[in-house]
Parts: sequence; C-alpha cells; structure tokens
Amino acid sequence: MQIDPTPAKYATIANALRSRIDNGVYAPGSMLPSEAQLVREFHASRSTVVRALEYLRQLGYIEGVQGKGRTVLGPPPQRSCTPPARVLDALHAREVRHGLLIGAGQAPASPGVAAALAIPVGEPVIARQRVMTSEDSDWPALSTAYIPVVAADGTGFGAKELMHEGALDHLERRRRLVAGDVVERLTPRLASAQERMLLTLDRHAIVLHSLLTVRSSSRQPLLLIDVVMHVPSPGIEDTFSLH
Amino acid sequence: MQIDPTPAKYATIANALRSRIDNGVYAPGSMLPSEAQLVREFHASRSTVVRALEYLRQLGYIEGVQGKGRTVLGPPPQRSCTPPARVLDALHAREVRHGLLIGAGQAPASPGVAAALAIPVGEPVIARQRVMTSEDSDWPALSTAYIPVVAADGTGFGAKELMHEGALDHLERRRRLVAGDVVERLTPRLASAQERMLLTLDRHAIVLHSLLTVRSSSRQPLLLIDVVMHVPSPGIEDTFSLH
DNA sequence: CTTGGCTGGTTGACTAACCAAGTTGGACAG
DNA sequence: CTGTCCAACTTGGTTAGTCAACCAGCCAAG
Repeated sequence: MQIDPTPAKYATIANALRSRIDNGVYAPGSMLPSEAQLVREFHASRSTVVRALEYLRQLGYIEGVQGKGRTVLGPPPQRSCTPPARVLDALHAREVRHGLLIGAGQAPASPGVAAALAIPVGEPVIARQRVMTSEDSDWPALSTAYIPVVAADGTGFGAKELMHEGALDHLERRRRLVAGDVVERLTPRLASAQERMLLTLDRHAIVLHSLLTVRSSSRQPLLLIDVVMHVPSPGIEDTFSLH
Repeated sequence: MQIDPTPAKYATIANALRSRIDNGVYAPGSMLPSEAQLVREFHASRSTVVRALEYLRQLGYIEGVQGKGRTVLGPPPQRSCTPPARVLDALHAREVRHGLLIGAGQAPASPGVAAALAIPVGEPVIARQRVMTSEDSDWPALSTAYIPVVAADGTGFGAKELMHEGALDHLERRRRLVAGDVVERLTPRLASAQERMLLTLDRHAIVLHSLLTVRSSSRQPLLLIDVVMHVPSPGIEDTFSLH
C-alpha cells in the first residue's frame, strides 16, 4: 500500500502563498510578508523560503525590489487563445481560381444568420460562397461569408470577381475596421445534398459545422463565416497545456 | 554614469545552457551535463548551478530524475490555450453517485487505445466508464478512462468503488505524477447503440467523439480519456482573440 | 543464471552563513 | 522647516555543508 509523501517544504510554502494570492488574501499591489516573517511562520530556513518565493516570481505572481520588499502582482493573466488553424484558414483563405467561387449576391438573412449578426430576420445580407481546397484547409470545406448589405458597401463581397485576399483581410482593408475576436460555434451534423455534391461526400457523410462570428473590439458582429468541414479520422487535433 | 552590471552568476549559467538547448547543442532527449561538471565548467558552487537549472526546469527546458540526471526537453512549445471547459470537465469530473459508474476493469488495448497510449495492441489496460451528467458537463456525455495496468498500480481505476476525485487528479495524487499537457482529437460520428441507450439519444443521433491523451511534461502518454458528447444546437462555443 | 551488497555517481531538499545593495524612519544639526 | 546621518530592516546573490534518495555497474555467493 502506497503512503502519500509529504510535499517538499518549499512547495508547501509556495502553494500556501499562491492560494492566498489566488483567493485575494494578498491583494494585487499589496506587500507580501517579509522573508523573516515567512521564516517564522513556516519554520523554515531563509533559503527555503526564498526558493518558494523565486518559484512564484517566475510564475509571475510577485515582484521584488531589493531593500523594499515583494509586491503582489496577482494571478498571472490567462493567456488569450490564438485561433486554431481551421479558424484562421476560414478567415484568411484567398480565392485563387474561378471554379472555387460558387456564388455571390444578396439574400434575406435567415434566423441563424440574423442571430449571429445581431440583425433582424429577413434583413438583406450579402452572401458569398466558395469551396476551400487542400491549399486553404486541412480538409474539404464549404465556406459562406455573410455581411449586412450596409456594411458591405465599398467591399467586393457581392461582386463576381475573385477576392484575392481573405474575407477578413478584405473587410478590414476596405472598411478600415479592426476585428477584435472571433466566436466559433461547432456542431456535428449530416451533410446536406448540396454539401455532399460540392465536397464529393458519401450519402451518409457527417460534417462539422463551424459558425464563425467576427466581432469588433466592442463585440459588435462584423462578419459571419459559415464553414462546413468533412473531417476524416483522426479528426481535429489540439494540444492544451495543463500548467 | 551607469555601468552595466555584471549579470548574476546563476543567470549567466542559465542563459548559457538555455542557448545551447535552443541551438541544438544539447538535443531533446539527451542528458545534460551533471551538476558536478557544470560546477567545474562555470566555477560556481553547486547551489548556484542548481539555481540556474531550477530556473530552466520551471521554464520547461529540462527535467530531472533523482539519482539519474537531467534530461533535455528542448525549447518549451509555444504556450497553447487553457483547455476549454469540455476538456477540463472530462479530466476532473468526480464520481458522485453509483448509478453513473458503468464499469471498471481490465481489457486488452484496442488499436486506437494502444496508439493513443503508445503501447502495443492487446496490452492489458484498465478501462473505467461512466456517464457524465449536467453536474459534470454542459451536455450528456459518456467518458471512458484507459490506463495501462502497470501504470494503474496503486490507483483506484480498476476498483468498483467510486472515485471521489477526477481521473487526472486521482492519477496525479496516487502516482505522484504531474501532467504536462493534453492532446484532444475531435471527430463527429453517428452514436453507437450503447451510446444512444446510455445517453438517451434518438435513433440517428450524431455525437462528437473527443479522444483526450494526457501526457507528462516529457510527452509520455499517461492517461487516455475517450468522451462521447451529444452536443445540441448552438453547439460548442469558443472565443478567440484576433490580436 | 539470479540475487544481494557495495561503490561511485547522480539529483532533491534543507540549513547555515556571509557579503552586497537597497529602503525607511527617526534623530539631530543648521 | 530641510538636509544629513545612521540603525534597522529589506531583498539579491553566493558559498559550504549535510542528509536523503535514487541509478548503474561490478562482484561475490548461492
């Protein structure tokens, strides 16, 4: 039977202090107790205390000034996520051959499109549909960009000419906008007949449907890209750090 | 007139070693010189050398085994995202009611399980299956944890008793391991008959299959969790920053 | 052949001590 | 009141030492 080991003293000290910072006991901007105080509290040598503090410093929880003391910085900010490749592909894929552009033109916004763009159902939008190839994406995909007509003014979204830059690149350049983030909603479903035909899929093919809402920094929807991907085994792979 | 200060000795050592790792002088997988060797090379005390090594360890460049030496891991990979909620749920969901544990016991590793755990097909693994409820997860899900029998020694994975902590928490505590990252492979497919029954799904229900490989900091697979989720509209939502 | 003990090496953790460099507050003089 | 000095306190860096726990190789005994 395995006996649980006692954690190392420096780890105990580091974790205790870290918890206090995470829980707000030591607020950001406040001074941490001095080394001498911590030596007394944790019955450890100074070197052991310093080792724990160094660990927290490297994690970004605290910052020390010689002669003055250590300041609490707070829990290190959560890194914001870079979009995975499939999202970036959809935002930036250029139209390089005429055969890939299925169509472009005005249509009334469906309920789904209206909800994603925060506009009334039926409001006119420009829809632009294209096939994404292995040059654009890891898997065969069908991509439809939607943008409200008023917002498409001055852009080439409704034109029959190829857009030699990605949809987001084009919008940002033509409308002098800066996108802030993108929200992806991912659902699995059966491929429609049109999708099967355009992507050369089997009768019962299952696809991943990704609805990408590009927003401004104030969260206003700017552009919607509806992507349908046929993802073969071993599927979409992502790696996440656990510390 | 400010004269540039001589960098601290430990910083000089850490930066020298870090450069050698970045430049491939010490290749990933190789052994770093011993502390005694570095003491001689850099004319420093052992504690000073250890301080430099500890800094690199925390950055993720190296990993040490007591009595054996330190292994070069290589430059740390670009920090990836915090795992999304569905992944964290699967890693940390506790078993709180007996009805949710479907079964636990030994089985030979299927090709998929073997590949994910980097073990031979047919090698005995412990499989533990449970239903995840709305307390655990945003959607109904079926979760099966797989761990090689030898690695399950000293854990409760094969037992019929409930595990009152998450699978990863349990493994880390019982085996004194620290997980480094988790790789997710996501595919859409039709639900199997068992999945439909256990998750109360329709005849043609489509599910998302998420295969999670938990790895150590040296990328060795530790634990596999196979999750099948029924994701209703509007699907899995994620937000990504664009700057 | 296997097993156990020994040796030399390895890292992990902890303590003690020293020196350096800086901050802060109080006391004192002008 | 302002400026200077000094003591007490602070963190930064380094060395030396000890004990514990482990690995790998070697050799002897069964």
